[in-house]
Amino acid sequence: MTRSDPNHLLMARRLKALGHPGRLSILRAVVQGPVDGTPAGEILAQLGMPGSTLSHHLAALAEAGLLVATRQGTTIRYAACFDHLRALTEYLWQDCCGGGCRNANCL
Amino acid sequence: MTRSDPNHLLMARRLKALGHPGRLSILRAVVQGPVDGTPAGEILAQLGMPGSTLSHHLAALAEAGLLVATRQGTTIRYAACFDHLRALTEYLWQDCCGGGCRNANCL
DNA sequence: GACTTGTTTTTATATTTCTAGAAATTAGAA
DNA sequence: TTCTAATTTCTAGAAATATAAAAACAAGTC
Repeated sequence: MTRSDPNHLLMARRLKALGHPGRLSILRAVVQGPVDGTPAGEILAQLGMPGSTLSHHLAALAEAGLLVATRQGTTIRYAACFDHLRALTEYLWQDCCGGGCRNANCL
Repeated sequence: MTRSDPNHLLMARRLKALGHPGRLSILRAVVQGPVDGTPAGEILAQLGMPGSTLSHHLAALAEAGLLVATRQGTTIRYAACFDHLRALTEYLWQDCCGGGCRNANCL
């Protein structure tokens, strides 16, 4: 409820992770890929950014709980955490229209 | 579609604006306030951050198109742009589950 | 005009983030 | 073991962000 509510902080952290064009593109690529995850190399090929940069962004998304990594030999697959993504959009929706949506503007 | 799609950039910019605990709190306060906007001073009283800091965050949210300011004498009211907020959550939802949601994970 | 209140702009500093080259790691294959 | 491929970590410089005190501004009131 307040500014230091743990869940509030968590959601802000996740929104921040998504608040970058490159990371948002990464998320989209992963979401559109196979359910069991997309290899980092494939994301690399799709988006064409330097490998180290991609790796940092992947780590940021994973640390925020939006992606999860699993190793398969030398390749590492990144899969979307749909439950967290859904929780995030719902939180945002509640914060922005739900609960407080008592006007004609909203929808 | 690509990493430089204008809409994609816009959405990333808005997510970034929300990716800060203070600004997320500000948005919530405004959304829960009157439809015609909440005076900056009232947000200030609710959140208790320095005025200059609040002003910067309000400007950031307004520049991102999430809030709109209207002056009434000496007080300035900030109101939520519900249409933009809705568009943002929808975009996120599409990006994360919509279109690509062909698995059991997603809901 | 002088004063007061509400808010922003200016300014400065500290911190974080972004980016990407280079080196290191991991794991499998020859 | 050596080699190769996939990916990350190290490193560092540039750029952006966060914070807040102080000054400035806007618009009423006396």
